[in-house]
Amino acid sequence: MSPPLNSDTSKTPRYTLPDTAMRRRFRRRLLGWYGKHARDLPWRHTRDPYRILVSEMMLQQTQVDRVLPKYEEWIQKYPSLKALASARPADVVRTWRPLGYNARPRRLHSIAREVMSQYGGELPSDEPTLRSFKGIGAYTAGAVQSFAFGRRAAIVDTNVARVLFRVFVGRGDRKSSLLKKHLWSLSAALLPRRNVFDFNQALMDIGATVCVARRPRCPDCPMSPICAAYPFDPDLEHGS
DNA sequence: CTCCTGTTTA
DNA sequence: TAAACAGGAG
Repeated sequence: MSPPLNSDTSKTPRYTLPDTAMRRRFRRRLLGWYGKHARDLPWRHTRDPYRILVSEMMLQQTQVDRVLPKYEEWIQKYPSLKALASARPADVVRTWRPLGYNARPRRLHSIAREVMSQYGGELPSDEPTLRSFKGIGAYTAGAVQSFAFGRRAAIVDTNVARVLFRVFVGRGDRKSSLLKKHLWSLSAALLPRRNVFDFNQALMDIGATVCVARRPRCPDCPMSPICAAYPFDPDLEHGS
């Protein structure tokens, strides 16, 4: 009996999905934590697809505290897709200031116009159509689907990627394309049937406030008992 | 997959 | 000033 020829010597991680018990523990811990520590953000009080889209496109590039006042101003000035669609491009870009990345307000504006002219003023809810808009990629499509339409859609942004990587992978290469695929699979596998909205918001929240990139606050983290990266050692997560 | 864009950080 | 970042485009 020779040893298995293909026994990888722990060099290549095998990306396996957690079983149902593990998924359940993760969800319970996450939602329990969220019940106590959720941040109160204005875009969590709406299911308006337009408002969700505005907040997500702003948050793609800018931290929450800078987005907050601009989001309010924006919604005042352009309360609906229709209002935005009829605005002049120069005004739209000016209103966006000083958030920067001016391609994004232009894309948001063109989405508004396209939705008015091609989709009867209603933002579509299906993935392929959402992704057909310039400015909506995998992350934003998932966010809009789950936050605005309550669909069971996964999200992976950098916060979520970091959390899932640490809890379920723990160490190794942070930027292989296989890993990225795996994180999307994980995010989808973990999604509860109900509470999709809260679950996805909670995932991002814990990554933004506890499981942060540098000096994660493991003592405050509900995941530490089940976390593959605990106790945290920064040297164990790196590229290549 | 590589490249792109402004912004932020080393 | 170079490199990292973050999500998207091609």
